[in-house]
Amino acid sequence: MTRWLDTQEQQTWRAFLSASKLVFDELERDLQRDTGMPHAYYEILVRLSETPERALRMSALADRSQSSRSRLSHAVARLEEKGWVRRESCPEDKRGQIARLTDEGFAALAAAAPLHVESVRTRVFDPLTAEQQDQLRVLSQALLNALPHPPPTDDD
Amino acid sequence: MTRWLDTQEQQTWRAFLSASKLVFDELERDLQRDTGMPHAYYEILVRLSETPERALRMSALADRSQSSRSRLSHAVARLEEKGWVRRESCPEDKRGQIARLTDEGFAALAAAAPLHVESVRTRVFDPLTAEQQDQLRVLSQALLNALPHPPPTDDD
DNA sequence: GTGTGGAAATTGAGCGCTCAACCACCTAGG
DNA sequence: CCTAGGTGGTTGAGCGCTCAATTTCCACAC
Repeated sequence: MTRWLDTQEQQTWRAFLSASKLVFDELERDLQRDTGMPHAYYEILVRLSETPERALRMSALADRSQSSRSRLSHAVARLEEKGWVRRESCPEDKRGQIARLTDEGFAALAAAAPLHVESVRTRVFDPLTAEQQDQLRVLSQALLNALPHPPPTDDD
Repeated sequence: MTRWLDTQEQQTWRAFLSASKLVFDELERDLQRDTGMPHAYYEILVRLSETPERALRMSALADRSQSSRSRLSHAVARLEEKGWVRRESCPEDKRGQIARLTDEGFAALAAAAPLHVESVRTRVFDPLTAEQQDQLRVLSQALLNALPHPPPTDDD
């Protein structure tokens, strides 16, 4: 009863799997080399920097950075050691914690961003035609919508 | 001088990033739940099963499963503990090691495959039109060809 | 032979992630 | 009140991966 993949589908799946894996590996390596920061941490700094106060409740930050709460806790602990994020207790909910981007954190992000964007351009956009870029966007959104809990779409 | 992403490009990049990450996370979770095996291990078993002798030199296996040698060493060590793979010394090169899929390993793979394929279908193919599937294949191959060392394309 | 440079594979430390357990606190029902 | 269940967040163990050695062996030069 298994709906096996035919030859064409196998090629599609394999190509997608390899391309994604290798592209993200490259980006991760670039970022690690240039900034000593894994992409997940970069993501966190980006999310914080996008808010007016450069601060977010842990749970909100977890949602926006597509991270589990556990992962975020560990990550923010590391980022705090580096001095890039500070934890503050939340006034209206004593269980809550607020993660705030420090000036050093913002500076680290500002230094990392151009290098990372250049990587993304080289690995993802330059190899694709304008039409393929459109296709990639539409198709990715279709994949997102099919997930159990389709997340809201936004930007980097 | 940074070639920043415009709004459209940011949406594309974000969608691709999220979709890939979330889809692969789902697949990983499905596989882990159904078989107790991470996808990287599944990949190794698949590669071995595809050869006539169900055996490969470590380096060849590393190439085909897009793994570093170090990662493969660790992984095969684990798979050997599970009794799914056996290491043999290589007759014509005393440095070499041959990884051979055991009958238990083949059985584990045979049990895992239908579940995994169903996951892939649900998460990747079902949400896409036939046209989008074609686009995904072509576009993924374009990304692969743009990588430093474009790997040969094949199937799952 | 005897080195010498490189390839095959392994190892161990360090790190990030997952999963399950846990603590602190909020909130609704009685 | 107060207590039962749920939410916010953290913690620790276990695991897989990376990176930089390290070891063993091949292959080629002299």
